[in-house]
Amino acid sequence: MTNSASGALLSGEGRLFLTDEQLRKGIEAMFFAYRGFTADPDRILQKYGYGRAHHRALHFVHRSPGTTVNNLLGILGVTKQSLNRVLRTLIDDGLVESRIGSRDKRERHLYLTERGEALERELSDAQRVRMRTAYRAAGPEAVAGFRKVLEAMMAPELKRHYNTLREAGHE
Amino acid sequence: MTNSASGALLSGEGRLFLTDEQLRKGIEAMFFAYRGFTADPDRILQKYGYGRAHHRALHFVHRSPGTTVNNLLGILGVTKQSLNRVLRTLIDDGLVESRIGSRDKRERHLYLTERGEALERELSDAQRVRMRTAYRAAGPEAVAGFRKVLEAMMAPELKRHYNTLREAGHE
DNA sequence: TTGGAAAGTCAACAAGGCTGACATAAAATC
DNA sequence: GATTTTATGTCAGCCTTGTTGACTTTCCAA
Repeated sequence: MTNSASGALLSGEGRLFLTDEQLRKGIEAMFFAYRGFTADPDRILQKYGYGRAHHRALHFVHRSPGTTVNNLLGILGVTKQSLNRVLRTLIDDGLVESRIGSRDKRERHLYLTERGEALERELSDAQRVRMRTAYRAAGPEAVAGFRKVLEAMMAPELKRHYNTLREAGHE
Repeated sequence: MTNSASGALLSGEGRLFLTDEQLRKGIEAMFFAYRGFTADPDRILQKYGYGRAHHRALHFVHRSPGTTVNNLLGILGVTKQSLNRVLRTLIDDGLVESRIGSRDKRERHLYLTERGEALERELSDAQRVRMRTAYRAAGPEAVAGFRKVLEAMMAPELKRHYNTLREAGHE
């Protein structure tokens, strides 16, 4: 049997033997890492009186400029009432612009204004610094594994959204 | 340069070149994976009228039986008032037992009752199934990398708590 | 012995989820 | 052309889970 760094064992048939303890440790790693993952943006958001929900909206509008409200609902997995509240404050504050669709006038297409882009950049800069530091500390093979496990952990419905977003390396 | 599965490049000096797009993809992977990670427990909790906060309390009391409220506060990173509310319902519902400390009577030592253990098991079983499936799909090297990146992403304060919990493979 | 620190509780508030009901406009269908 | 469906927005009200502030009890140390 092969012994990997995580304590997992690989049998002759290539099947992983995972004890409950190893899995619990992974669960706890997700919990604590997610806290680190959101800590920096949370601090910045507080300065402006926004919350995590505003960050998510800014992130995905930046990522898919011109996206519709309905598409955003699918990505974020919240109700339209919940999203609307967040979007309303961002629009009223001049961070997001909502344009009526030209083809289908029922739709609203969402864009970040210059100020919206600025805040998004401030937030994602902080988050990328943390991510880059972690990636460098862990090394390239670890990064590939990290992504692989996370992708396997996604619900198929959500994975579709994840894959649809612009691929790494295009920008 | 070496090209890894995540698109990251390794220079001659062993330093990672990471584009903003690669980092963004990692950020989004964390977001979508965390949703999958919490989906199953959330569904179960709803049956019993509990929320994610109850799950976290159950998890860490199970993990460290006899822990004090203060220790739990440090792990969970919430205010004592917030934790108290959750703990109160769990105690009133007979899932958690709170014993006054014998040495220091201000302290409360927390234990799961039989019913508490049962719910904790139901929740963690579901979460471990998801985790095990993801691990098996990704393979052992990926699992090691996953853990490595997550650990590098934790805030040092939290990492201390993470490391203090019983190590993998002891049980 | 007294003052401060620590643990826990109560009250009140805010963010951000949720459901349900309803309005409007546009598109699609019959 | 009339009807139905779709996309969006809004109002009202609820729940969970965070927050701060004020207070009690207990312990410990100066």
